[in-house]
Amino acid sequence: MPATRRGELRRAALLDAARDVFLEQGYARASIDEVVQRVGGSKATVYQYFGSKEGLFGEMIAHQCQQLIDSAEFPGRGSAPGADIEQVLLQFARRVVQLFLAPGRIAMHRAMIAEAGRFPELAERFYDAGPKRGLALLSGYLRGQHEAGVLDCPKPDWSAVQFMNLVRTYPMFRALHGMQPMPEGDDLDEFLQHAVRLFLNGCRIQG
Amino acid sequence: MPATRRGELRRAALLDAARDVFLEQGYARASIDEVVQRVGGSKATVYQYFGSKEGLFGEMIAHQCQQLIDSAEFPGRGSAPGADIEQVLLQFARRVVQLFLAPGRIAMHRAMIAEAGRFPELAERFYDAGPKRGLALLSGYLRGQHEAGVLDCPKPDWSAVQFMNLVRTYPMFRALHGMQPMPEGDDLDEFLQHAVRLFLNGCRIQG
DNA sequence: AATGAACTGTAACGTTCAGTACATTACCAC
DNA sequence: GTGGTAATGTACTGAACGTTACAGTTCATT
Repeated sequence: MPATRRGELRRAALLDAARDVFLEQGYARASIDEVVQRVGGSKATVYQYFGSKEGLFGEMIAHQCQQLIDSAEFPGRGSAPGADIEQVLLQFARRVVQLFLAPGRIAMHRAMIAEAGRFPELAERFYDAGPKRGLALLSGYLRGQHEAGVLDCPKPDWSAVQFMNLVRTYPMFRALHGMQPMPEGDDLDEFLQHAVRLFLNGCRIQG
Repeated sequence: MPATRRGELRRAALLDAARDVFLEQGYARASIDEVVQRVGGSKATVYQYFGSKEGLFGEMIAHQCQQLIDSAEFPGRGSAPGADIEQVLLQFARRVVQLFLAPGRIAMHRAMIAEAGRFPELAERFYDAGPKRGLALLSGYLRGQHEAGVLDCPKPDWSAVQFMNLVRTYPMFRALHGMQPMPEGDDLDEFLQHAVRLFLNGCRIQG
C-alpha cells in the first residue's frame, strides 16, 4: 500500500519483475535479490509492500489474474441465435487455445501447479479468473441451443467442461510438459475442427 | 552402480526416500540431507551412486516410470470383438482415471510439470511409460471397431487422444490444482458415463 | 585369515538467500 | 522552506544447502 506516486510505480515495477523471475525460475529457485536487481530498487521496499516472499508471489499471481480477466474476450458473447453452431464453437475453441497458450501463460500455469499444495487459494482464484468465466459463457450458449431444440444438451455445464477438455487438453498437455514439437497452424486448427465435430455429433439430436 | 548386495539395497532405499521427499516438497525445496536422514545412510553414498541432486531426481523419476509400466494393466487388451463397446470404454475410462489419480501420481505429475523446463527428457520418458501406452491400446481397439464398421473412426489416434482428454482431464485438472472437493464415487462415475456416451455418439455411424 | 575394493560417517567449505537494522534521501502538506 | 513521513541503499545475520575430502568400516574373494 504505497502512499506516493513514486511508490505506486515502484510497486507496479516490482510486480512485473516478480512475474518474470518467478515464472522463469519457479517459486523456490527465484530470489528476491534478483527481482530487486531487475528494477534497480531495494529489498527494503519489497518487504515494506509485500511482507515476505510468499506475499510477493501471491500478489503477483493475483495481479496476473486480474490482467487475465481484463484481457480475455470471448467470441459468441452476443452471437446471433441463428449463427452456424459449428462456426461459433470453432471460433470459441480457437480463442480458448489462444488464451491458454499465450506467451507466459504456460509458465504461470506451471508455477501454479507446482505450488498448488502451498497456495491452494491461488489456484481457486486463477480458476475463477480464467476457466470458470469461459465455461459459464459456453454453458449459457449450449443451454440456449438445447432449449431451442437444436442440440441435445440436458447438462450444459458438463457439456461445456467436456468441450473445453476436448479442445484445450492436447496442446496444453504438451506445452506443460515442454514436449516438442508443439501443434500449431493448420495442424492445430485441423485438430480443433475434429474436436468440434466430435462434440457436435455427440450432442446432435438423435433421430 | 553398486557392486555389493548391501549397495543395491542402499540404492533402492535411497530411491524410495528420494521419491517421498521430492514428491512431497518439490525439486527445489527438497534437500539431500532429508533424503539421507530418512534412510539413515550418508550423503557420500548419494553422491557415489547418483553424482548430484539432478542425477538423483532423474533416476528416481526413471524408476517410478518403470514401476508405472510394470503396474499399469489395462482392460480390453484381448476383449471379445463382440463385447458391448460402451462397457469396454467405460471400464477403460475407470482404469485410466484410477491410474492417474493413484496416490503419489499427482505429486509426481506436479513435480514433472514444475521441472519440465529443466528436465525435458524426463517428461518424454513419463509420456512413453504412461499415456502413450494407454493411447496405443485404445487406438488399436478403435481401429478394429472402425474396420468392423461399428464405429466411424477414420483417425483412431486422434480419437483415442480425444477420448482420454474427455475422460481424465476434469478430475486431473482439479487434482493438479489442489481444488476441493474432488469428484469421486458415484459422481465421478456418472461423469465418466456421460463422457463415454458423448464420445460414442460422436463416433457413431451416421445414418 | 588376508587383502584390496566398495562403501559409509563425520565434518567441513563455500555459496546462496530470506529477512532485518539503520542511516540517508526523496517526497508532500502546510 | 520546514517538518514529518515514505522510500531507498547498504550492509549484515543466521540458517540452509549442495558438494567434497578424508578417515574408518564392511564386504567379496582368495
